[in-house]
Amino acid sequence: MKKEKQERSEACNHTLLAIRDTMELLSGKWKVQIIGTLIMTEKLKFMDLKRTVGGIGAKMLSKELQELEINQLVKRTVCNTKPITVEYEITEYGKSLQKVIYEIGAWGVQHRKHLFNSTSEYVLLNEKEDTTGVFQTC
Amino acid sequence: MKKEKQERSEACNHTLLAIRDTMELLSGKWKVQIIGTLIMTEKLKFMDLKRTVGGIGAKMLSKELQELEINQLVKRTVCNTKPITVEYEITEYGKSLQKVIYEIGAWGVQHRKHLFNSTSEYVLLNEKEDTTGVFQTC
DNA sequence: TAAGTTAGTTTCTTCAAGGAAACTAGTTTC
DNA sequence: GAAACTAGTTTCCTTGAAGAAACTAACTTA
Repeated sequence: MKKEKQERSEACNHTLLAIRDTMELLSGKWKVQIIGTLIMTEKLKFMDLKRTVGGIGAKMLSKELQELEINQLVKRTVCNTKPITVEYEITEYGKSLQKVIYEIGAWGVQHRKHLFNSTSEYVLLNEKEDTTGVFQTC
Repeated sequence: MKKEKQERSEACNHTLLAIRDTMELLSGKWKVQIIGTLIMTEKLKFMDLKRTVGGIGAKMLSKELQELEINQLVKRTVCNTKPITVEYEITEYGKSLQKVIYEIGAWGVQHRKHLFNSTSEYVLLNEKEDTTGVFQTC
């Protein structure tokens, strides 16, 4: 009776590991927002990206972008302009995260609705009202 | 020319906020794994859940479950058994995260393949080999 | 009666995530 | 020539996430 419990499905364990992998990559305050922004916009300069994400500091943004670049999710291009600019864009591989990020955004949108419909008092969301539009191109 | 940049789509900002909300709820080492486990199994006792998730300590599990319960994603039921047991299960609302978690798991599975196909050396995954099965019931 | 089960809580500790502000360095505009 | 833009880096600091181990408390089995 003890053995049975331990053997609970291999596929299950594998899925748990896969979830662990993904969350290791995406966890934290900023990565998903950055990737989401880049998927929505394609090509942003450092400062524009900083402004679009909103609230993130230069150090953080720089650090997160380096990690995303190492993981082949984001491509960095230095432009030969007057004051030097750097463009960031999502890679083809990075686009494979589109569905994940879409679902995350969609759930967030419905979650707001859920909270405002039910007797919500205990949970705080990140300022600003309700929306319907999910994941349109900017 | 400066104004234009600021006005980059309202819908875009809303989506970013929605992403922020969701990630605030799901970020961290354990929550997605816990929810994923409960979606796959329906009803687990505290210790079984601890064993299934694997690696999590009692304190963490207890704390995370409380947060998930407060957010109406998980239901806690105390059973009137000999040594008292407590059952945890996903709520109907919690099931609304199924797609999100599925995509996270699916991406993780393909990400392993991606790394083992490409010249991977720099990234470490959480032990154990590749899989195909994603999100089967246990 | 000692050890093992159940479900946690408590304490103590460490490491990393993240933020603020100052700074580099080159160009451009007022 | 001062101020403001570009893209960062560096330093210094705080807080929180997470883990380890011990503990409660009631019941069970050898």
